[in-house]
Amino acid sequence: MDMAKTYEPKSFEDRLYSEWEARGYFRAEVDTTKRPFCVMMPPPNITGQLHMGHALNNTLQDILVRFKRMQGYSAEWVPGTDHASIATEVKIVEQMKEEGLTKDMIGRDGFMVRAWEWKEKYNTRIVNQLKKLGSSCDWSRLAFTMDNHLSAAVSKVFVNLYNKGLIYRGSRIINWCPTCKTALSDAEVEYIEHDSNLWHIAYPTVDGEDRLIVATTRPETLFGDTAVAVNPNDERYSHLIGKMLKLPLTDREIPIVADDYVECEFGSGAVKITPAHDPNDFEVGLRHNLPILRVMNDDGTLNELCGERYNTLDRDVARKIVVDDLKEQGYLVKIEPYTHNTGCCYRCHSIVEPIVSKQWFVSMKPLAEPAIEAVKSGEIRFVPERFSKTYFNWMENIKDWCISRQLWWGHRIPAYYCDKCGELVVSETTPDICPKCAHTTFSQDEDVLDTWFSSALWPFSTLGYPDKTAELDYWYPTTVLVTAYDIIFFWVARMIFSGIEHMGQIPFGDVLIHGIVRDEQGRKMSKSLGNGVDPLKVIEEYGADSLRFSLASGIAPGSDTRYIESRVESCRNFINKVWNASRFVLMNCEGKTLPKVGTFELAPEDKWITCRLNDAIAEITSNLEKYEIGMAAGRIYDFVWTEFCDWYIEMSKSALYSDDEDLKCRKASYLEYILTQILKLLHPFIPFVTEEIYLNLPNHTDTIMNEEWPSVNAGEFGAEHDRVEFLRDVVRATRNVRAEMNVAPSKKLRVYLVTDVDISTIKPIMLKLINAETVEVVDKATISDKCTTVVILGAEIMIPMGDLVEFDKELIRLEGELANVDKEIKRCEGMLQNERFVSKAPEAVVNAEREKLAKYRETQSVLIGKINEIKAIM
RNA sequence: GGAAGUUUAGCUCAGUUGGGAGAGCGUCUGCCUUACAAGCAGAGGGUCAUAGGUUCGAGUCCUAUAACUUCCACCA
Repeated sequence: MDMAKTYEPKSFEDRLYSEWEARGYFRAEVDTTKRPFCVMMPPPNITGQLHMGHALNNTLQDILVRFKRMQGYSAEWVPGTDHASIATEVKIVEQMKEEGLTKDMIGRDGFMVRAWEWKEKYNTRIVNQLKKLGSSCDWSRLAFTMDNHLSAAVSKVFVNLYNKGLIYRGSRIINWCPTCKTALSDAEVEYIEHDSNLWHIAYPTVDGEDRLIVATTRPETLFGDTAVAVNPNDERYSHLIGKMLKLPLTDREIPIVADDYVECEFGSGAVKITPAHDPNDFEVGLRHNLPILRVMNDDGTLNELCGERYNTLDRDVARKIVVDDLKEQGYLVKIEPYTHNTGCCYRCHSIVEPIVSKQWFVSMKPLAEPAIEAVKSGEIRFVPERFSKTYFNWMENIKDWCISRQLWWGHRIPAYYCDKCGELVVSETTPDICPKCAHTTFSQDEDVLDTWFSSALWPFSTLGYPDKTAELDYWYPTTVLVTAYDIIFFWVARMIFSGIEHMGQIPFGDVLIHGIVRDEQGRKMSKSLGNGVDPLKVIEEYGADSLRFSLASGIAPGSDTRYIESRVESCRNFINKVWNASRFVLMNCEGKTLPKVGTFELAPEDKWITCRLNDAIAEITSNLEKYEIGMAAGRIYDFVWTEFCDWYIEMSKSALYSDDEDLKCRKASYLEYILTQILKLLHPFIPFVTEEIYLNLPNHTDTIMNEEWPSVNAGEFGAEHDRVEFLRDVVRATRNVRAEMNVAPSKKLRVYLVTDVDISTIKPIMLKLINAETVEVVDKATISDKCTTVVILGAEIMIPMGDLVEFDKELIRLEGELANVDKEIKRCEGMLQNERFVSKAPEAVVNAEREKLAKYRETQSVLIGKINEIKAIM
């Protein structure tokens, strides 16, 4: 045996992973003799490195995959990474900035070269991090959203949708990020509260006789105003409807229109209408046929329509100057402090500008309907269920999806414009000839697609779509998707409608939603707070298994968890416990010829641990099936530490340290058997250490990864089980006396038992566990020693006090016990005297209470007798 | 404005169909007992947010309230 005295993960984790990988253990095959199980890894962005959220996500997936693999499924876990169009481009641009470069300076081709270099670097890094974690994914199918065949899937899908009329190009109000200089989808905008003002500005009527005061948060967009709207029922302004106003700071005239959209109570009750720069105003503009004046450039500066004084000013600067000018010219009536939400870019956090722009859109309504139905019908199941509400809420109110991005890194839109007549042709490849003018050269659309357009296809593009592959046939729909709740809209929802639309089938049956990993104080981990914890550093210090176990335990589906270092440490301690228990077992197997389990009679404690093991297997298995991973982890932890280490190993020592060689061999063999089962149960959670130990066990030369998951072997061990439970009660009670009476563990006891239980088979163990000189079953009347007494279910334990204990202390102890018993008796009596409890509660529950009461009364009388006895002596 | 979640030991959290409140960490006591001091044996600590209700019985189910968190919407 060559196991170190303490668990040292660094000495084997990397080595084992390389071996697993080299031997192809992670590779799953299309195998119709096995049941398929398939998980698609949510592809990490190639923007940087993995964080705790990834560690959690991948740990959970790996647990499920390893569990299913051991259950005999052909378990395929497809890994991959996401090109993360905008996020990556932002990073690359930042990096270029440090070198004094801009996108324009190096051009599209030059930029793409850089971007692919970036991809190579970070992709490799991420893959290595996943390996460090122990992820057993099938690297032979590693995918990247911009791989050739995944890109082919994107083009195919785009063309299909276009031909069905579900993709269109048009001028709409979209969210524009002036920093990233691209359009964003609604989902990519986050609303953040900002302190601002409501500026009240007077717009005079053309005749100069009246004025209308408007309230706005965006004075600088005044140049794009094409009307002022009031509520048709607002009597204050009804005489003005239809009149013309002079737009301050300009020489333009704009009409006053009436529209229900305006709320009389808010602000002044009059709204300036800027159709090109506000989604609501855009709608009002359509209703009233107003011109759309775009007064802002793509970089957030005002354009020439604003006049020489304001042209090229940044929107923030322009706001100040406009306000100053309005004030100076007497138009500014009031400044009212006002807090409101402003949309910000989810990548660079600059304020998003609603702008009218020509973009590509996906028509969502027809796609959403079947996607809603799939969840309503239960075909797709969210775990926990409540997230389906989140899903419905979004899907049922969905708007068309803006999918074009003015970026370079991504899938270029497969749309071509005839160089001669400008005719649009949507096609997977460059068209040969213009259908309109027969010209033969085309220019491809400059834009790329929203990054989520390609990840929406992930469950089938990674399995070979658009080709009809055996993999798709076998593994699609996939079994379960494991992801955090923050990308339900971005990703989960879009995979669902994409799968249904393009494959004709849902992409996965179950969606396991987990929370996000927060810091010790419950804050979100973020760059700006600098509170992120690097999983690799944790692995370096505690080992991957410790990190995995700490992430997997104490969690409930859908709820957030905190990363707490002391928790990792306690998991490391647990693994060390497993390590040392294994060392103990191995030590005792050494040099012995172990008889095969099944060929010898089991001792009472063997039968007992077998019962406990069976319970544990049943619970762990069913919890894993239900995705209750935290509960499964807690159960195995408890079984290993409490039942196996604290009790079974301790009980086994009397046999192991006896002189009976056969007995010793049998015990070693059974210990080894139980340990093996334990290692299998632990393996999905802590794969490295279980493998390392497993390979050290006698007769195990092959990986534990592909061993069969333990199953429940029902045994009829009732009587032996009870006997061991009795033993435990005696031991506990005796230890209690020692602790309370301050009797050193090294001091041997003599113990008398008054009981009907046959203790012959458990007596040697009992002696060992309570460190007793003798344990005798006696007739109470024959004892002449002055004893301290403990009453447990089924026995009185009497320990001669001699000079071990002091009488006054013993009296206090006994009185304390009596008080407890009295309390219990009261509780029982209360219940049993309640006639409705007796008549309505299940019989078993009532009987149990009756039995307890009888025992407590017995205990009570023993204690009273004892107390009197001691009082008499004192 | 709409929705969801949380509220259990000093801290972080479990508690799956309603039947005597749990774990880890921390605290206190005693132990280097030949697998493990990353350990062993114990102890202490909770009107399960509040108020009602259903029930023989509620941390668990229902209603209301409060505090906190998150998501969605975005009235300028």
